Amino acid sequence: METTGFSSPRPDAFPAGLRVLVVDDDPTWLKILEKMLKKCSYEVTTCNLAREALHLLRERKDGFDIVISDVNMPDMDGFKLLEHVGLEMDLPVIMMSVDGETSRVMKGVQHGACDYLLKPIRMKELRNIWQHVFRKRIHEVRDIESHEGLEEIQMMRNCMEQSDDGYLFCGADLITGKKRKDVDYKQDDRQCSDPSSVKKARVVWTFDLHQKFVKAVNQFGLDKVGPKKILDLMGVPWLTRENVASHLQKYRLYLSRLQKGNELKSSFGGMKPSDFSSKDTAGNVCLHNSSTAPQNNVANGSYVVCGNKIPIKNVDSKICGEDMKIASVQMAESKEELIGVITDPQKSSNSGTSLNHSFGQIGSDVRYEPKIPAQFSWTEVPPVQFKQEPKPHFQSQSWSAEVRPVQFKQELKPHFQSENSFSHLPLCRNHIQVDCTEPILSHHPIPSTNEKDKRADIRPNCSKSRSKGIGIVNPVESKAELFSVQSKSHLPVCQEYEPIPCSIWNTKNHSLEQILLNDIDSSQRSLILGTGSGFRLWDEELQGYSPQGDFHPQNAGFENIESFAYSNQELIADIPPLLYDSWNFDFGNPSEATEYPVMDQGLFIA
DNA sequence: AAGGTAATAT
DNA sequence: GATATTACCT
Repeated sequence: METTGFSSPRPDAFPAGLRVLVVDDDPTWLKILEKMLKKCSYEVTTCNLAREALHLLRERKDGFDIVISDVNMPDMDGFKLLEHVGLEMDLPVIMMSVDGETSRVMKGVQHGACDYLLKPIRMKELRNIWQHVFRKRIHEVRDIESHEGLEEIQMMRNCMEQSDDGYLFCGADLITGKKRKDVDYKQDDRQCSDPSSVKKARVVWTFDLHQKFVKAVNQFGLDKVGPKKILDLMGVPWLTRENVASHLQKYRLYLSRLQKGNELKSSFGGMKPSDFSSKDTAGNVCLHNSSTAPQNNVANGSYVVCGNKIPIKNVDSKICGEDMKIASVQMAESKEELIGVITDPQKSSNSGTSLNHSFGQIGSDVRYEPKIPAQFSWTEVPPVQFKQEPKPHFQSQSWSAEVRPVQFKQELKPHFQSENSFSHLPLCRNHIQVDCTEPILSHHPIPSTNEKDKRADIRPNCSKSRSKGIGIVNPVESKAELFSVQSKSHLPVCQEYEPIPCSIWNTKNHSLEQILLNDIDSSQRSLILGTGSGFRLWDEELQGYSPQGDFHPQNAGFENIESFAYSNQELIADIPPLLYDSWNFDFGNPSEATEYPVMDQGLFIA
């Protein structure tokens, strides 16, 4: 669908590259706006005179997508400019001024302003200005495909709003709507003919969203909390109480199952702590390996959506959905198995207990507490999120969740679709970091010698090459740097910020549950393998791509993470001290498997 | 109106 | 078969 494409130089990067003309007589504001807009990865042209702006606009017809103009300008009234632009170029114009006097705003709107912003203007407002461009395009083709455009804009808005960074990384499919037509053709036929019958958006509970949810729940306590409270606390505007209620229901159900599972296990004799523990160098019994395991599974698996069997080209949303479910289900099961192991209910019911403790704490005292404390808090922040956190943390600003109108099921899915068995993170750059760090974190502690052979058998599907650019991540300057740090040094081929694939567990063949129940040793091996497998891919690829050919996988995690961390102060600043400490701590113990808290991945889809 | 639960849809 | 949505009851 051509409807959305403004003439961005990079149509795949919508709305990056939106060409904005800013008109303001105040150079300071001009500068500020320019900076902000550029941060949105828009292409900015500034102009301090209205006449000059008009001149520019006339000169470069079709050279801009949108105009932002101050109202008060000495040489020409902003409204006048607005009029001219509206008449001559038919570009969306956003007016702005310091005062928000209703009459002025009204005047602006009456003159055809598509928006009226009050100074100081916030990033949030600027991020979304693309919508005006988009809307205009939609109106242009409305006669033909009205509803589609509206839905898409809604979708895009959702996408946008959920990204605090404000970049849209939905990939070309979203813009073109191509996939959607292909895949949801039937539904279109059935329902889309009547725009009013647009089905309610379906919330996909992503990690971030779930994270928010859990935080909210924990503030009240599981038993006292209600959907409304959670909703309010979460502060996700588009989320409805029903959504939350539904999720809460699922969450509670999950916890009760968890409880049951633990009961069952304890009555069966369960798994002894020693089954899971391994000794670290100091001779302390540690959870490390065992806890690493689920995490890896979890971490990697959480991003697994489509199985390996679905070529991306003709992904079937249904199948994909199923696979996603399977994946998350199995992960949930795995977690069930493991939660009892690494969670110390006593502790976790007190906030602030880190799961990153050695087994010494739990040790032989580990109780497979059949009762899960009301405030059962495997996701308790921040300590418990410790290893979990790097993922959401770096992405927390990006995609919290998606709302996808049913008809669009497919388009948004591409985020989660992979044509091979690798997890393919949503195509936003933030995830890249996640994706890269995750396997690395878990990997680095493990000696590489035995790994290769071990890895080989656990990774049945990982030898395939990554899927190529289902949607290309916007290489948005600032934060993309995070990734480019490593991509430059190790992944010249991955310029497009393609997510490094985490290999995943083939959840079907290697259900953690099975592994853990049947053969703990092999589970540990598998875990390691699981971790390593993700890595192996790296390894393979990196070695393949590395011009120097001297890439050392076992160091990569470190290097990358370090460079990643240190190369971005902003990001570091974002990390709660506690977390960051833990993080560092981890680095300080390269020989130990990183410990991850178990977290339910079945409750969110990533 | 809001929460909980269960049926239904996906 | 699991989960999201919806309907319905409290």
